[in-house]
Amino acid sequence: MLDELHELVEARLRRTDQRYTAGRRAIIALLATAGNPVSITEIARGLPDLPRSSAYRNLVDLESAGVVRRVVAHDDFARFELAEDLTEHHHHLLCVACGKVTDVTLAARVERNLSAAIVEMAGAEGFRPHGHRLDILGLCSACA
Amino acid sequence: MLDELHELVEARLRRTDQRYTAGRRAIIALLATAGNPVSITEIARGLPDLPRSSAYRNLVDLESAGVVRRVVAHDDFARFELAEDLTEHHHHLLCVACGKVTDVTLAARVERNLSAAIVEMAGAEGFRPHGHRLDILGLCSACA
DNA sequence: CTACTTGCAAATGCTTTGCAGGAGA
DNA sequence: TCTCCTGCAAAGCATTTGCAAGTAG
Repeated sequence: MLDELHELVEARLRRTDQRYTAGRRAIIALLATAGNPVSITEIARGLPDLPRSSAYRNLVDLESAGVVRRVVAHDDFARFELAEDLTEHHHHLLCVACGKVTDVTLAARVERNLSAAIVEMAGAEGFRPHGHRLDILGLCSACA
Repeated sequence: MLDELHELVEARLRRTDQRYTAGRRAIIALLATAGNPVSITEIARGLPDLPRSSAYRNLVDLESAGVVRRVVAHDDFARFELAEDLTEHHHHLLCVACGKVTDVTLAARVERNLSAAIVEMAGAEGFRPHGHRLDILGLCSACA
């Protein structure tokens, strides 16, 4: 399961002559286990031996290899998650008070309607949609 | 039309003992005219006599007064727009190449379905939704 | 061996803040 | 006149980068 993921990541990195080093592997493992987008601070806490600068650089590389996606939350911290095609299509609950991000999925029927509406609407604007992100803003159970 | 907006903004600022000064008024007018979220850089260009530090401070105040909303795009620049209840509920086309943001609205039926699905789903997570934002990522007509 | 990576430290650049003077009510 | 606001300049702080040493293949 995790092994397959690692192989896939390695293959995508190879496409641009990038190597799947220990640090990168550790980041991917962390993201895969987290189940939520992870901030740099959390990465630093989870991987104390990985310098921040390396984490940043690795994340840039992983992002450009198409295996990691940057998520913008409501605080000032970048967060990262595995790319959509390595996980399930999902959306985020963003707590406006504490910045916490939780993954959620929408009912398939709603998601289908939404995608169709987006394609139609974007087309009318001459915009080529690659995907969408739906963030639900509010208060998490801890902050409510 | 713009006058009504100014009155409303002034009233909301008064609620927290804030004043509707020339700089703030200029920012609101600019946001109201723009029709798109506006970056600090664009504000600085549009209002050359307003120092950046004042713009930032004003935007913080306007945001906490509930008349302005911060929009996070895909580049490193904060963008701002009028709060939702001063405009129409809408979403954004985000160009991943140039960072351009375009306002769009979804068909009312889709929007209704979506809202209902969100309320239901968030409730199940113990999350209190205040609203949602839907960003459609892709390439604008200029970058395609 | 030849790139690609790493770690440290220094730099970048958007954003925030301290402080003294200015202005709204 | 009492606060709130402004402008400038000086931080703050997440993120990026230069460079020399390390390492994967």
